[in-house]
Amino acid sequence: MEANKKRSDCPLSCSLDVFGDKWSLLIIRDLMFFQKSTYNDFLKSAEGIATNILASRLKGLEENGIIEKSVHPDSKAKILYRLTPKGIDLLPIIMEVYIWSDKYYEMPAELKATIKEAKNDKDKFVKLVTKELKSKMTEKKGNS
Amino acid sequence: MEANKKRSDCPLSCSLDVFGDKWSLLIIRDLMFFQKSTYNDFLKSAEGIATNILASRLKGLEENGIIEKSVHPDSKAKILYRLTPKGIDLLPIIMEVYIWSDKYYEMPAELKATIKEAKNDKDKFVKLVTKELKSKMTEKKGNS
DNA sequence: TATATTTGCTTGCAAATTGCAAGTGCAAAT
DNA sequence: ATTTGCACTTGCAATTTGCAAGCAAATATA
Repeated sequence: MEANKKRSDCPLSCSLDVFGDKWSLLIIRDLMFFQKSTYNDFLKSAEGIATNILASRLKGLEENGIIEKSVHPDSKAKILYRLTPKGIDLLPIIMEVYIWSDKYYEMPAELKATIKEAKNDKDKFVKLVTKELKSKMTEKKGNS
Repeated sequence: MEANKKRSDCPLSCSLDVFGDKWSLLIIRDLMFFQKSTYNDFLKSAEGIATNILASRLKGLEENGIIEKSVHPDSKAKILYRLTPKGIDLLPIIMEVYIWSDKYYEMPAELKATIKEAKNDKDKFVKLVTKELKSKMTEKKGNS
């Protein structure tokens, strides 16, 4: 749980030091596509992340500027996690993973239309979703 | 070291079960961009992968159809690893990681031109590199 | 032809990380 | 006043990682 000494100067290697594990991108996925934004939201995801691992990943993602905490509009007991611009910019990567996956594995029915849309015009899809995410970002401000 | 039970039906989660770790994509990077193709080539990479981890990752990538072994033209003692079409199709993902990285971190000078080329016309870049990789694929055939 | 070296691993073991269950402290609802 | 919800932390066992050494087959060298 300390500062990350990077393994090499390779940008890919450095990026994997940030999100190269089995859980980080799933948290980001939940923030991007499934309107999840609290600790318990992430805990409830289908993959079943352990609570200590979730805490450690959230900490890492925050330290790396991918997500940030803010006060929840509903209650002081809740913490609202959200993507930073740097986190939102991971969208093209995640989109390409979905597209790759669509080519080689089976796709849940509910996702087919979205993937098709993304494949059809990647740039358009990225711009649209980015815009939505950025607008959500500025809805309410407040750092914890 | 057994069959992978997937954590959920999510394509992203399934993809991370295949290459969601700190090492797999680095091996793929070496195959894609740095003309590395043998066990010792991968061992020598800057990040310093441990030999047992390398063996385990190569096995996993092969089981998942990302890479395949073939006989090395130079010697029977050598094994030539190479990307399958499924592995080559990971290029857009890796490219987007590089592009993201370029935006938020520092880029080694030798990579700047390539990234610029990729950013300038992603489709063109993917098609060009894919073509190169596929042509290299069919140079010599031979399963081990 | 005998010996040394290269190549692609495997094995053993300590250290780190993960996963599971239970607990804690504060806020809010009853 | 008490219970419930939320965001974690803690303890511990199981798994994975990292390091060093070893090993068999193929090749290079003397």
